[in-house]
Amino acid sequence: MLDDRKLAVLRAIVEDYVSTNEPVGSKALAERHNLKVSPATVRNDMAALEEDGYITQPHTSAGRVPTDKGYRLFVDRLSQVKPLSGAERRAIETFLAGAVDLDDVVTRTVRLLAQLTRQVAVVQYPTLTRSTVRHVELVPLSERRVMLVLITNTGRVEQRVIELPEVVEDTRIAHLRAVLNSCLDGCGLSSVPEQVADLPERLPVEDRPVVATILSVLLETLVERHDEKIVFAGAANLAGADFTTGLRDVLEALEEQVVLMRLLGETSPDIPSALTVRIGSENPYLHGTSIVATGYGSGDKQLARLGVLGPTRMDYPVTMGAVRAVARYVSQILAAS
Amino acid sequence: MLDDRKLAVLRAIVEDYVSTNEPVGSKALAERHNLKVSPATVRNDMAALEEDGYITQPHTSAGRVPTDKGYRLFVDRLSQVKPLSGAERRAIETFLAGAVDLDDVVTRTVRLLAQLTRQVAVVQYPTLTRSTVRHVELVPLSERRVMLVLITNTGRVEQRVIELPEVVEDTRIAHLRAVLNSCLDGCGLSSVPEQVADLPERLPVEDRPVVATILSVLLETLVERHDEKIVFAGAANLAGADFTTGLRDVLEALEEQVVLMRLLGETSPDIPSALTVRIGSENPYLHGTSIVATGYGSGDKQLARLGVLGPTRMDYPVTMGAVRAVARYVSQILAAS
DNA sequence: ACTTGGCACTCGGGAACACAGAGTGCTAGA
DNA sequence: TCTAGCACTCTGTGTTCCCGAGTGCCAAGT
Repeated sequence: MLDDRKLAVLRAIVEDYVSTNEPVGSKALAERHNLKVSPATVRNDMAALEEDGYITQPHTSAGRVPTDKGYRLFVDRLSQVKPLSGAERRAIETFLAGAVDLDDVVTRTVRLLAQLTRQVAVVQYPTLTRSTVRHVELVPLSERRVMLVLITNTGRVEQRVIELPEVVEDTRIAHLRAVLNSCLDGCGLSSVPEQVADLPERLPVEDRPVVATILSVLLETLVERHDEKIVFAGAANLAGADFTTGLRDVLEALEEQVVLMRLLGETSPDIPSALTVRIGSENPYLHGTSIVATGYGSGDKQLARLGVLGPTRMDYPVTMGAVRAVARYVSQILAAS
Repeated sequence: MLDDRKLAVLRAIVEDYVSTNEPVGSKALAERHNLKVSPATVRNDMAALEEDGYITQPHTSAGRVPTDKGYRLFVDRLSQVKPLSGAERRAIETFLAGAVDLDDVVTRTVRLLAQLTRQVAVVQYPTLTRSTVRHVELVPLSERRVMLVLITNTGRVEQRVIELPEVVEDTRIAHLRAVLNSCLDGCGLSSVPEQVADLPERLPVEDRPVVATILSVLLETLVERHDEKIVFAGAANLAGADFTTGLRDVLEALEEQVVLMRLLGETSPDIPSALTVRIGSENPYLHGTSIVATGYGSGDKQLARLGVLGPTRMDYPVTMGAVRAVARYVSQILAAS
């Protein structure tokens, strides 16, 4: 059904269409890629490919354009991820190495990825739930207010101001801090609730209201940040491209954390570092766009996801190469810090 | 030269053009606004206004369109800021009141402003330099690493990981923390450098290298964040509007912190809470767009700026009302926390 | 059984053209 | 000083026409 030459034709169509953004005809195809066959033969193959739904023509007597199914086949079987050039790799490395804190790492990563791919880059902040507590700090602000600061092993810092139910002097605060730390230090964020469950009972009665207040804020912080923060960059790259779905819709999706989250998708449980590619209508939330994403994180734990979003007509090999490389480098950086 | 009726005509032209986005002709003008005069008279006035450069026609025999100069006159003399409706005020208040920390305040503010004005909203994070130190925290991470956390009275938290030149046990860290706090608590960020200048000399010799390292990071943090973080929202609102300068340029400017900073401009020293309006070419960095901005901050201190960016053809009274109102509310919130 | 050249057909998009309508400037009169 | 009328000038739209790229199919060639 699909012999080698038909696949070669499909590959050529995808490559040409991606680079020219114009429907590609049989003649130009036979010329540019030296297929050693005549345009007529190519036409026959094209008819077969169209029959099978891999390509389509915008209107009668125009060239062919890949369908989503065609891109899918191209990505799965006809292309291989294109590695970055040495210069690019070095640029990534030095650029990311300059980051001073987690915020900075994420910001730099997203910009880098946008610039590298000339698409919209999307990066999810490392999930709290998979990281562990490195330190809990209680800072007295006034008689009845303290600030809770939670520091994780990924360098993330969360803070909340807490109104206490009663006046608490600093020494008691210091004591509570010590208790909290001995209880939570190094424990995974997801196990924090069980760790602190019986904490009030182990403390003197008079401390319990205060502890209860603090704990409720602490737990709230964990839950709240469970659905994670996501940032994007490179929206300017949308200006040139034309989407089947309106530009407005894309921009709106980018500003909706929830939608973005869905777009990035779940890490595949078996191979978390695998590249996920969603093409056009495969993507349920934003038609006419494609997404290349992957998980990243320090060591073997995948902490979050990053990727790029662009028109269906994108250079998949290059984009996939860039996403994979950036994910690796940022994982390194996170592991080191 | 410019009698009352001519001004009324200009006002009518601006209002009509803003609402219809089409060049406005003499006939429609005389009808819609009851000017009590005939179209012919209006035409004479229009000729005069065009002579003076307040309006222009895209081509012969089309209606008139306000020039930047025309908008300027309109904003300065022909319009008054339109206050928000009661429902809108309440919505703002409840929406902002739900914020849990500074990040959240800023995020909510920028979204709110974007939604309210249907333009791109821009909010600068409150400046560190004008705020004061509320607490300095040193958190031991490992033998030779500590995390420096700086908490300001605006609720902002800055953190940095510090590599120490030698192994330092926790009690020494605790002591240093106490020293730093007694030295810096409540002092303005801009006066931190002088406050800590003689600190090493006042400490035992063996502590000096460690202190020097910590202080250098601390000072670096202050300088680095001096040029402030800026966020925006509502880019989707650009999709409809058409700019004389390309959409791409606008999006690029939005992602460039530095440009954005310049766009928001400086707070006028005398009346920091005054609204700044830059119209079209008055804006040196991004032609064809207008900016309505103002300072905000707790109490009488202006901490930062916020505003919106939109096409020159925008509804200035409404936009100005929204910007002013949001600035007031967010100032209140900051003062309270 | 494929491949190739030839040929008629289709359809999109650009150029040429006409035309209606909105808007103007000007002049003469109230 | 305002108004009414009138001739003029454009843009935008709809129509028509034609070119050319590209196709599908058929018959001949290997």
